[in-house]
Amino acid sequence: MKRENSGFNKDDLRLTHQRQVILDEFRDRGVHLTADEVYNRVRMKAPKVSLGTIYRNLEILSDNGLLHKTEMSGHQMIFDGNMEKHHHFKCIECGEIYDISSASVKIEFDGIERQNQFKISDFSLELSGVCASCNPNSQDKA
Amino acid sequence: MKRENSGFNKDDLRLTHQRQVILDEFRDRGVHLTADEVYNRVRMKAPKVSLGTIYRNLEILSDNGLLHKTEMSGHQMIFDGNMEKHHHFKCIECGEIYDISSASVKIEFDGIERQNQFKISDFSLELSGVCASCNPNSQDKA
DNA sequence: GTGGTTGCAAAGCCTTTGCAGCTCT
DNA sequence: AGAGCTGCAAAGGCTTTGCAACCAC
Repeated sequence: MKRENSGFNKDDLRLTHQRQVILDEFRDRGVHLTADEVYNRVRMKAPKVSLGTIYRNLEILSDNGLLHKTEMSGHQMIFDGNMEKHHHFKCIECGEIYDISSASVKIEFDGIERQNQFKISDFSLELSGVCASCNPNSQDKA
Repeated sequence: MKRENSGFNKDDLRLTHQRQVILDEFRDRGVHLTADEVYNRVRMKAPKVSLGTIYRNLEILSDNGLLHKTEMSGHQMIFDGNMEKHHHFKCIECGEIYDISSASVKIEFDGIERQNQFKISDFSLELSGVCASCNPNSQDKA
């Protein structure tokens, strides 16, 4: 007897009002939020929510595959609702974070495994530069 | 009138005893240390040093190109003395951090720039897996 | 009913900072 | 001499946690 809505189907994981509101904020997959940003947004719909609850839930929800948690250098932890493997690009002008699908990055490190006898099982990539909106040479996107 | 030793040649940057001791800890380029690890090591040679001084100097020394500062996910800041562009590999078994020269990684993201009209100016890569010492299938390195 | 969850507040961890005295040049 | 640096201690930013009341199932 499991629930269907929003992928909430873990045993012993309750769909509380606070969690529903939190998940709602990540419905748009392009959104990247810090814990305190989530807190401020959730407070509009659930004024009595506490920061502790936000932190606990962001943790629990990412542990259960409903949110994605990342550390970006020089930042607080950020969360997003894009559950596909992806990387992040951060615009050094506006600070906006964009998702980069894993598929669009070609990376080779066979040499490293052979040379060092490492067994590489994962990697994370953080890109930075100027986004289209901030790039004066860009034709579109005001 | 500039000094030659250890690359200490910035104007208005003094080679204090504390800084010498700190830099000594990074003479071995393979070493990666957190601020408190540096603190504990430096205290052996300069018992009265304070953590604040360690933090201040690690910051100053990396600003001046004498040390390299990196953030690794799930970690405190780490520092190393390898000033060539490099990435890090972290062993998920023993926690050891290894340098990966930038040259040994082939990465392509032209597609990303074209598709999104991003101008990528930098990137950092963090690898993880099992190192030779922890890999039972590895022939050498006990 | 009851075990997971919440709000509150305190604590924790890492890092930064203000300040008066000290030191390198 | 004087700008830069140090030790000390306090504070700051982000995150975690203990606890009693509460709520979803």
